[in-house]
Amino acid sequence: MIEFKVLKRSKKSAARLGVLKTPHGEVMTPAIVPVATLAAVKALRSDEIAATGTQLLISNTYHLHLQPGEKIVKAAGGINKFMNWPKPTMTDSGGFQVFSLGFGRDLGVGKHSIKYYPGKIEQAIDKGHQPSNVRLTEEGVHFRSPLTGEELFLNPETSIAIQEKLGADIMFSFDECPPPGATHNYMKQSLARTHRWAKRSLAARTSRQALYGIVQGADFEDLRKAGARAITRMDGFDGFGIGGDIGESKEESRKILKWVVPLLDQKKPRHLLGMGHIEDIELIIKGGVDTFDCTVPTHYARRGIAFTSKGRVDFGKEALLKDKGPIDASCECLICQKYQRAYIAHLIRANEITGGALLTFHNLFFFNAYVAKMREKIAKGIL
RNA sequence: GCGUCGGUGGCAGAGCGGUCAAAUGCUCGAGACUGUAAAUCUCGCGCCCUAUGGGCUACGCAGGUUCGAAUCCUGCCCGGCGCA
Repeated sequence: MIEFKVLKRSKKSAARLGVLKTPHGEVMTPAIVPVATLAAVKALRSDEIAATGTQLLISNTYHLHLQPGEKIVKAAGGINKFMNWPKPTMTDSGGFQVFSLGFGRDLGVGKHSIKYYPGKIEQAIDKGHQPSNVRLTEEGVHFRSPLTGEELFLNPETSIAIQEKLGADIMFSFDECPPPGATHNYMKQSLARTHRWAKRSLAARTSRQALYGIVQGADFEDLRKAGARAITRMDGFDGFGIGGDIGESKEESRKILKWVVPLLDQKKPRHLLGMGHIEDIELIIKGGVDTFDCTVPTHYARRGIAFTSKGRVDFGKEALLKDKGPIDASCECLICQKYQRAYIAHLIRANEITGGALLTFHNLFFFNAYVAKMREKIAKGIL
């Protein structure tokens, strides 16, 4: 079980300072949650992850079920022991894969944008089309593994059963993450189903692990509010996930949080699913979010992108080969103390995995430090 | 020296009379990425323009054959291999 304590509420925004107590230790919130999909923050050892200031990780039900299978993880002593990560963990339910392996994959779009295919998703959905590799029914979701073609069925009951075997401190209810651009009509039905699945997720729980219910509703005010009320009313959830399409613009994201956050049980923690670009973090925290996960720092690092106090730096660029300075002069991470940009640029350009590892470390440190500053600001009453 | 095989865009390497500014891979350049199918994907990569079209220069060098040559012929230069 978890325990959440709000230490301070901002008077200037919905931001709050808190402590999330879990069986594996405490998390100072707001906190960023790096993504360890396959029980690994790609390129880093667990002691390195901790050294970046990371307090909490999120792994994935779908991926760990396919590989190596939850039984293996359980036999290894649960996800913490399995990956030698002594700190708190979450597992996502697989609901996101309904989107990412479904419409997302079909149309090549991300959750936040449909700009490349305007209208296509609406049309597909209105015609009742199913994405080509995912079939949704009331009972659950049939997936086809993009790697092996293997079929997989996930529903609230199986997702919770898998998550209980994985043994993270916090689980998420199985939801449908609908595609961006979904029509109101589609969303309304999807939302109702996600709520039925939320109840089934609650009923399926047999462990003492915490379980968060996920609020959907896309960018429709009535649906977001209905979602927030419905999940709050279910009483039994230990916290909330805010998921799905969180708006194409910062302004919309802000609006969505404003609709949802006030309607949630204020004593429980709120987690924003899949959003956390460095420039989003302030609005996320001001919007009242306690924890949020995002693949950006780790994902971009392996693409050669470093986040710095002066913006993004692309280490694939030839010019950096002559730069003897650190990634970020104002960063206190180990990499910035010891390594030249020139070397990291060389590693990235030469496709050496060490380059991705160094940037992953720096990016995570940078994001964590940024969020730590936000906590300070809340404590001082200036955020 | 003789014989033989070969010299193609930044590299490797297809093409072997027209549909070739030249396959493919790599490199290089630009872009994308927010609950990770992701050390990935997309686009560009001779020069110029009044640019979903047109012009120019190109396949070692110089000639030639042909309506037409990266593709055939001759000579030269360069490289690999074999024999002296």
